[in-house]
Parts: sequence; structure tokens; C-alpha cells
Amino acid sequence: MEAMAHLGYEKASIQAIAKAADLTPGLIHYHFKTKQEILVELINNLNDKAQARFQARLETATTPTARLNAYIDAALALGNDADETAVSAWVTISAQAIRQAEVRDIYQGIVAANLAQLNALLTDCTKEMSGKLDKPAINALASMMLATIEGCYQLATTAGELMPRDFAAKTLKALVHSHL
Amino acid sequence: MEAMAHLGYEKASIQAIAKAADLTPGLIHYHFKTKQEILVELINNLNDKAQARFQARLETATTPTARLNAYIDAALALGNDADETAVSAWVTISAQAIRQAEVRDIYQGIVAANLAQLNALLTDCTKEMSGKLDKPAINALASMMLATIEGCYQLATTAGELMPRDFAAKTLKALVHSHL
Amino acid sequence: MEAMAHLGYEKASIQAIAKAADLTPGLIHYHFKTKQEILVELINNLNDKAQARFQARLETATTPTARLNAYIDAALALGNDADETAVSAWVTISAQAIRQAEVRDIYQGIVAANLAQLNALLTDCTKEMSGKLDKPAINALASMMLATIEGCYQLATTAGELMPRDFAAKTLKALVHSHL
Amino acid sequence: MEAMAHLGYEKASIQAIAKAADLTPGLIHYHFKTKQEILVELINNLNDKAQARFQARLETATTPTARLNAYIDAALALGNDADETAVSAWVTISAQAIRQAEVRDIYQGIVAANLAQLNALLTDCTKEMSGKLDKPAINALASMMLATIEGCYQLATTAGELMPRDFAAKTLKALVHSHL
DNA sequence: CATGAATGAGCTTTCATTCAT
DNA sequence: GATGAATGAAAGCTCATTCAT
Repeated sequence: MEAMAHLGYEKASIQAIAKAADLTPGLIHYHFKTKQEILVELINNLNDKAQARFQARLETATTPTARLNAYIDAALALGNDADETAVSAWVTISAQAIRQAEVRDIYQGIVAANLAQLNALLTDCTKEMSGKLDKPAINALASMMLATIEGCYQLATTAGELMPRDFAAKTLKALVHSHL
Repeated sequence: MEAMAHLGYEKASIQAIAKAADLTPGLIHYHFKTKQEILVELINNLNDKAQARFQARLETATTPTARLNAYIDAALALGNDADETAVSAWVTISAQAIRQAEVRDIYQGIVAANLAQLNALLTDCTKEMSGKLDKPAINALASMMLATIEGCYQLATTAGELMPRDFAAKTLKALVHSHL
Repeated sequence: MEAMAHLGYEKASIQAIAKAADLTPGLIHYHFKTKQEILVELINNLNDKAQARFQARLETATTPTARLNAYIDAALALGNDADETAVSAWVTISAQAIRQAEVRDIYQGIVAANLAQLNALLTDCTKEMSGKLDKPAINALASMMLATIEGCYQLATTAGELMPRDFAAKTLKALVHSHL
Repeated sequence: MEAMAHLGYEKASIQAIAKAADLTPGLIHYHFKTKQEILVELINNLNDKAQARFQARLETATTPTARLNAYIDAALALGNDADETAVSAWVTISAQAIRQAEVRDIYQGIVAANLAQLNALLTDCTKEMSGKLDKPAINALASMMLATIEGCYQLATTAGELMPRDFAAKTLKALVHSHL
């Protein structure tokens, strides 16, 4: 993850990865047949951790609104260094998804799963309220939320100094709730 | 642009770029000292075109709200193949901004300029209305809009099939206007 | 050494070096990070051998004069083909010292060490004799001797046919001893 | 001269030479068919200037000893920046003489001419004195003087800081005169 | 005389992958 | 499991030389 985040996929050579992990190039290829396999493993790892973060927050959320907020917080309320590296790695992965078919498939699978999750969360929220949004509108809102989250990762990594401090989660919640 | 969009920065070799432009590798290096210079030229090119698109739409916009919509439409209401390639190239550029210092500087300059533009547009809109948002709130909203736009580029390129058709501009407008 | 001596530093391509050593270009770069590292290794190698030659001759030298002669003989009484290649390589190294900072540093270190050695040897010689030379004069003589030795390498390589046969060691000894 | 002195023959590209001379690459090749021709022209130029320096000093020298000193001074009593560049260029030329046949031929011609000159000057000196040196000894001395001069150029360029200030001409004169 | 775009072969260096040990 | 030397095919870049203008 560190090599991919700091060097990018192409420049994260097996030698560099091996060094960062205090292993030898030969051993890397003993466990992963190709370099792409390492990236795939990383994608799944990051996704699992993100899901775990959401599940942890879900446990204390009792209302639909609270559950939606839990999702947003799990996605955007990051803080420490490990998170920063993970976000940088995720942006790298997103860029690789353009070019590598297998990476794209897995990436799209994760996007689809998150879209489904968001659709469910939003549907619950609208039911609790007046329920003025129809299914296509909810799906559009879910898609937009996902885009915003991905865009926040992107801007946090490449232009973090220009963004307001810790604005992301709070602002997205306000935006979505005023729209529901 | 085509080579960068379809192959990514690292895989867009001078050979590949030369072939796409029907030139020889030597000639590429006669006009650009380094490969990075090509990318820098591309960034400025794409930004200029994006600005031109916004200015064109501005001419028929008479109210603050219309001007804000003009910005969103210029950014998101893309359609033809040329646009798709440009968006893909832009995502590639964003990813490179993580690693190459000079690219990051230019990229951040463009982000800052767009943030300023959005802040101005939003301030005009709030003045026209009740004006319940203070400056930090406007800046947070501007940042969020930029993130959403970048995220839409990202998802359109990597998971376009999963997104609703032409949802982006319309949904972002609705979201922002319900928030103002 | 052979590639550098016969082709010069710039023309001694990694390919050429690899071929001469019956290796592949990739392997050269596995052991040496840059081409300059190869040159640095060569410099140290040649210097070590030259020092060893001097030490060997020192063992049978019992008087200060004999030790000075040992130095001159070690430096100039060369004969076989291996020596010729080494001398040619050394001339190439001297020329590279003009341009490459790291090479110059090492080269200057060797020059300084030899100057110190010669100063010590000459001081011993003058003590044995009447001792009419002061320290600056001895240092000037040492510098001149070093220049003569380097110049002999140069002329032997580029205009060997024009030089008298085996004149160098004998003439330098005569010159220095008539001066002391 | 500047390009060759500061960059070396291989790195002194036609483009670099053109830039230094405020000309265009095409025009260089209009006047010189190949890059080697430029070097040849430079060699002749430097040699002509060196000869002129000697002839100028000869005019005020009336005794054989004074004429020998005039030669040594013309060769070694250099001082300003132009000289430094010329010396550096000459060292570069000497190194090229190892590899390029035509360069070597011209270089050897200059060496031979200087050897003849020195033989004549030394012969005159010995006649004036007791004349204890025979022809082979004079030739050996001439060769050694030439080697010393070339070596001084070399060391002045690559390790000038380590050499005593302005020692060369004075020390060589002392050495030779104590030997005659 | 003069320009400078253009060529193509060459350079050093990087790297995923293999494999004998 | 683990090592690390070895390979060979790229990569970005340089440059003497040519040539249409």
C-alpha cells in the first residue's frame, strides 16, 4: 500500500515493494504470480477495511438518518497518517481502473455494492420522512454522493492544502439532508 | 491527449505519442525537452478549453442562478467522444498530480482558480436570495461542488455503465439549489 | 578497464563493457547503479594496484634514496600489455576528473596522498644529504615529479613512438638526484 | 574551445557549440563537415597561439639559457581565465588523441615539433656550458620536459588546488639547469 | 550563407519475471 | 519458503548529421 500510494502503480516496482516490506523480490513472486495480483489484493484489503469501519459505526446507529450519517462518517471522517496513505492508494487504484480490465471489474464491483448500500440507506430515510423522492431520484442522489466521496479523496490527496479543514463529512451530510 | 487518456502517463511512451501524432520520437523531444513538459502542455490546454466552455455559456446567463448553472453545465454536461477522451485525460492528470511536483503545482493552481470562481458565483446567488449562508459555509459548499465534479469525472471514466444517464449536471444543480 | 582504456569513458557503453566482460547490460546495472560507479570502482582498483607495486619495491629498499627510487620505478618502470592498458585507463580517468565531480574528488584524494608520500620520501633524502632544500622547495619538487609522472603516462599513451625507449624512470631519477 | 574545455569532446554537442558561439547547428555543419573537423581546427588554433607566445618571448632572449627559459615560460607561465580554458581544452585534446586517429596524428606532429625545438634549445645550452650531456641524454631530457609540461596542464586542470601557486615554470627551470 | 525542423541510431537506466540454489 | 543473480525488453533522452527553405 505504501509503495503504491507514494510511487504510483508503475513506479512501485517489485524491488521497491520488496524493500518496503523488508522482503526479497523473489519472495514477492512466490506469493503473487504477477504484479497485478498485488494490486488486486490491495484493493480487496482496502475495501474490507472500509466496510469494517462502516459496520463498526452502524452498531450505535438506531435511526435511518443515523445510519446514513454513519456511512458518510465512515467514508470521509478520516484523520491519521495511515488513512492518508490508504486514501492516496485508493486514488491510485481508481486511476489504474481506467487501464487494467481486471482492476476495473473489481473496482466496479465495489462501486456497485456501495451504490446499492446507499440506495438502501436513502430509501429508509425517505420512508421515515415525507418520502417525496422517487426511485430514480434516490439513485441519482446515491451516485452523486459516491462521486463526491471519490472526489474528496482525490482533492484531499492532490490539493489538500486548498480544502477547508474537516469540511467533507459535515458538508455532505448537510447537503444531503437539506435535499431529502 | 489520446495517448495519455487511453494508456495513462507511464504507458503513454514517447514512441506511442509519436505514433499517435504520426511523428518520430526524436521530433517529440525536439519540441518538448521532457515527457513531463508534454503533460504540462496538455493540462494547460484542457484547462483553457474548459474555461472557454464556461465563458461561452456565461454569455447567455443573466442572473446569478443562471451563471451558477452555466458553471455546472460547462463542467458536467459533456457528451461527445472528444469530451470523453478529455475527461479520461483529466483523470490521468489528477492521478499524476499526486507524484509529480510541477504537475501538482499547476493542478493546484487550477483548483484554486475554480474554487475562487465558485465562491464568487455562490456569493452572488446567496445575495439574491435570503442570504442565510456565511462565508465559511459558502467555501465549504464550493469545495464540495469541486469534489463532486472531479468525482463525476472519475466515476464516468471508470464505472460509467453504473451511473444513471446524464444525471450529473441536473442532480448537482438540484442539490446545490435546495441547499442555498 | 579494457573498455574504458580502449574506447574512452563516453564510448565505453554499458553494452561494450558487458560484451567485454561476457555479461548482459542488465546485470551490469544490477551490480553498479550507474556507469559512474563502474569508473569509481576502476579508479580505486588501479590505485590499489599501484600502491601494492610501490609497497613490494619498498621491501628491498633500505636507504632513503633507494626508497625514492622505488617510488619512481613503481610509477614508471612499466612494461607488459596489462600495464599499457592500465596506463591508458588512468589517462582516461584523469580526463574524466575534469568533468565529473565525484571522480575529481577521488582523483584529488589520490593526488594528495601521492604528494604526501613524495614529500616524506624527499624529506628523508635531504636529511641524509646536506639538506639544502626547505619545505616549500621540497613540496614544489614533489608536485613537479607527480606532474612528470602523469605527463609520461599521457605521452606514452598518445605519442609513445616518439619517446625514447624506457627513458622515463631513469631520467626522472637522474633529474631529481642532481637537484637534491 | 569553451564547449570542449567545459564539456569534453563527446558532451560538447553541435547544439552546445552552436549556442556558445551564438550560431545555429546548421551553420556549424556548413563550415565543418564533421564534428572532428572542429576539434582539428581547435588543435591547430591552440598550437599556433602557443607558438606565437614562444616567439614573442624569444625576441628579448639573447642567450641560449634565456631562450630555454623563454620556452618554459611560454609553456607554463599562464595566468588568466582564457589560458585556463585553453589548458583545459588541451587536456581534453590529449585525451581524444588516444582514440581518434586523425587527432592523434596531428597531436603527434605537435609533440614531435616541440621535441625538436627543445632538443635544439638544450643543445645550444650545453654548448655554452661544459657540454657534458650527449645527444641521447639531451633527447631524454627534452622528452621529460615535455612530459612535465603536459603533466602540469593535467594537474592544473584536475587538481589545481593541491599544487603550489605558480610553482611550475620556476621549478622546472631550476630542475633543468641543475641538471645541465 | 543561414536556419532550424527532422531523423534514427545510440545511449543509460529500469524492471517484471525467472530460476538455480 | 526464501534468496538474489540474471535476463531482455522496454523506457526517456541525446545527438551528429541532413536538408528543404
